[in-house]
Amino acid sequence: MRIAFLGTPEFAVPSLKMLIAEGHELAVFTQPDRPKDRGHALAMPAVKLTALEAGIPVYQFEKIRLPEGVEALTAFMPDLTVTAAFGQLLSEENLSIPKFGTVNVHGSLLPKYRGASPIQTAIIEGEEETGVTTMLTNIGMDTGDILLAAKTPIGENETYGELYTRLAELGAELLKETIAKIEAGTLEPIPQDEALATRCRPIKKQDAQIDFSLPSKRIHDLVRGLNPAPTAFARLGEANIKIHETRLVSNQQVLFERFGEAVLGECVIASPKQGLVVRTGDGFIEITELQFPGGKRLPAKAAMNGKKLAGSVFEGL
RNA sequence: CGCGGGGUGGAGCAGCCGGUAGCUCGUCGGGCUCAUAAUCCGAAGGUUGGAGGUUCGAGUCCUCCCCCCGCAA
Repeated sequence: MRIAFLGTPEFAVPSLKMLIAEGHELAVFTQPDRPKDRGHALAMPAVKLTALEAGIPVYQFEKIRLPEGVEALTAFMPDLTVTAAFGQLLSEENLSIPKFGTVNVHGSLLPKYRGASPIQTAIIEGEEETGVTTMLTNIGMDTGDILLAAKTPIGENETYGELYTRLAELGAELLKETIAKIEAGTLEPIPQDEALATRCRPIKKQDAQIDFSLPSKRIHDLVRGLNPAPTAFARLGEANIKIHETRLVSNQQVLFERFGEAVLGECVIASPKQGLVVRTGDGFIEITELQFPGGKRLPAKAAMNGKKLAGSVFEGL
């Protein structure tokens, strides 16, 4: 069928590729190219690159709900609109165009984690399970009726980046199934239970700073939930030190005997051989990969060769 | 031509106002040990990112280039 695909980053790519492989007639709408990183180069969204490779027409509007966008979408005359991490709000007008409606692929088990950062937030909140949901888009923020959902466990050391990739793939499969059922007319949309709904907000820089007075598990969840970006960090004097990876330690007992008196945030062990261990609110945590200003990310044991952190204390918030 | 930090033996770093390079780890050899991630002794390994310039002499100053990183977006 004719499908308008609205999506932007990597998360949407597997879904788009699936639609291409299924032979649908496609038009892609994505965010405008943006200046990226240092220098001034404009970068194309991942979805645009994929579309161009496949020879699919690409439209880029600052806001698709403005007349220009509505016009272009209308002109394509889609049977269905699919959105996946598009990054723009749709208008009532946009939604009224396709006869089968608008289906969104969302990276959480709705009604939990509606909003902008469902994958990161699920990890940061210490969830052991998450998934993807397809839903009928309405005007609210991920509030439409649920079509299908697929669950998946979150590994104890799984990072945002890893889960992101898995959910993107899982989302593509679920979208395929969803479209098949739409075509067959066998879907029964289920309204979301508002009582169970939670909302996640975009990650702000402040959210990425580690508070070592928290329990080790909370810190670990924050670090992996922000890996590879935007990356958790800790303040040490004037420097912001990025913390890329941590591990929960099992020998808490021994550490307490040796370093029970340590201040929260103190580096109790910091050596090339034993790595970096920091005192937390309820015990200790091992930092296994970090990054100093101006440097690249390093395994902690390598970083300890040149930096003497033993006894240093990461500042509180 | 958005702002800023950095490129020094395999890795991470030091080297203040210029005088032929040092530390930690690793590597190799050996000792100790039942053994070892532990520890001791010794050794190898660098044209200091590249090209010019200033100087009696540059890792250290100036110019240009390449690469890496952070912020901002």
